[in-house]
Amino acid sequence: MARNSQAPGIAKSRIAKSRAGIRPRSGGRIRSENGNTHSDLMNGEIGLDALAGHAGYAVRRFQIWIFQDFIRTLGAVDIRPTQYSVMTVIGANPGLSQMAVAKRLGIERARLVHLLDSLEQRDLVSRVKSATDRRSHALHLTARGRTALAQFKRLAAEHERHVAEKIGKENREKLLQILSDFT
Amino acid sequence: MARNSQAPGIAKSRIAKSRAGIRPRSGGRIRSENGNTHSDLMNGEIGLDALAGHAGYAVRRFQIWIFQDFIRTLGAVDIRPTQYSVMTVIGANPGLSQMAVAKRLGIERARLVHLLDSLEQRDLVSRVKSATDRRSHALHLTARGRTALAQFKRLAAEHERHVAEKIGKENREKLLQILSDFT
DNA sequence: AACAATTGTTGTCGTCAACAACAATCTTCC
DNA sequence: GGAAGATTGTTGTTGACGACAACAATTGTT
Repeated sequence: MARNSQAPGIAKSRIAKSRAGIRPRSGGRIRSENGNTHSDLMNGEIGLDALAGHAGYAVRRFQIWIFQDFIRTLGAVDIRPTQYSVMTVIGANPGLSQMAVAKRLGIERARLVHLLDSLEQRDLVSRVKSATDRRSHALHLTARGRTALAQFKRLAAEHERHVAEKIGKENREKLLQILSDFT
Repeated sequence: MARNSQAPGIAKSRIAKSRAGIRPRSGGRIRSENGNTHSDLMNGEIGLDALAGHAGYAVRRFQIWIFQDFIRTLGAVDIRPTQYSVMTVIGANPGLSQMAVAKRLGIERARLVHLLDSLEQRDLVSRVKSATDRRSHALHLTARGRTALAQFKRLAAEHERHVAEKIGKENREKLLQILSDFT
């Protein structure tokens, strides 16, 4: 997890929106041949320009932060977000096939193979050959997996509190509401 | 390498497990310690349980969707989100060093090397040796890069409209506001 | 019974974050 | 002035992850 310094504490501060992409190459006050410019660098403000208005950029940065916090918070039990999501869905819906889990979580079924290999080696999940369809496996949590998942959920709830602290309680709920279609 | 047919022994040896208490997934009711009942499975509904309340999961799914739309919308010009962010920042702040760009965008400076190699090969960005600090490079858009970026921005704006259509205009703005600290 | 579709699996490819190590080059401090 | 330390760009490695392609075993469809 690395002593990774928190997200760049940069934060707020308005971005100096400099002329969007329209910059007359000869009209510039942007003397920056080499070395540093005076307008943007000296004061440490680096404008994002159009990037500031793009949801994808903000979401990407947020996702990196949130995953790092999740991984750090669940670091003691060595569980990553995807592993947690797989165990949670299996725990809530015992007997699902790999295909069903993959489809529900938007994971490639090929990728789920490795995820389950890992979880099965740790005796958290078990693949049971289905009697009705011998191609598929019915997925279940082991006894160990069930008690482990309970702990994972407590840690995940702690992580979720970190999120609330970071963006605000109401904002977090608003976010969940806005993105509810994607879950 | 791999766990060929039997390297780890797990993938295949699970067959030997006893199947005492196992039931087909379409069979009877299922444990309901989490409030889920058999009806969840019968009607095809797969519950997410705690996952539904986790911001990270929703954000991950949304980010996948939004990046796919971005890549598709800017597919004709072959520009990916990260490349777009790099060009935008350089365009708005000519003369920045690689370190400065990497720090501003939260990209590893090692990764930025390859990104710039690619953009430089396409004659969109140029590395200019800095006279004041011979270790660093001053980054600039080429003339071609400037006109190209203008087009990229138009396409990115179109992508942004897709986002607004998907989650709603107000929701998109609310989202940008909530996550403004991460940009 | 022949043919198409599904399921799990293996493998490959490309993106991406996180690290480590290195040479060249500042910067600091004695 | 010069040694020690820090910074910048670079190369390389690792591992998680998404997207595909191909395959054997099995099911379903006609």
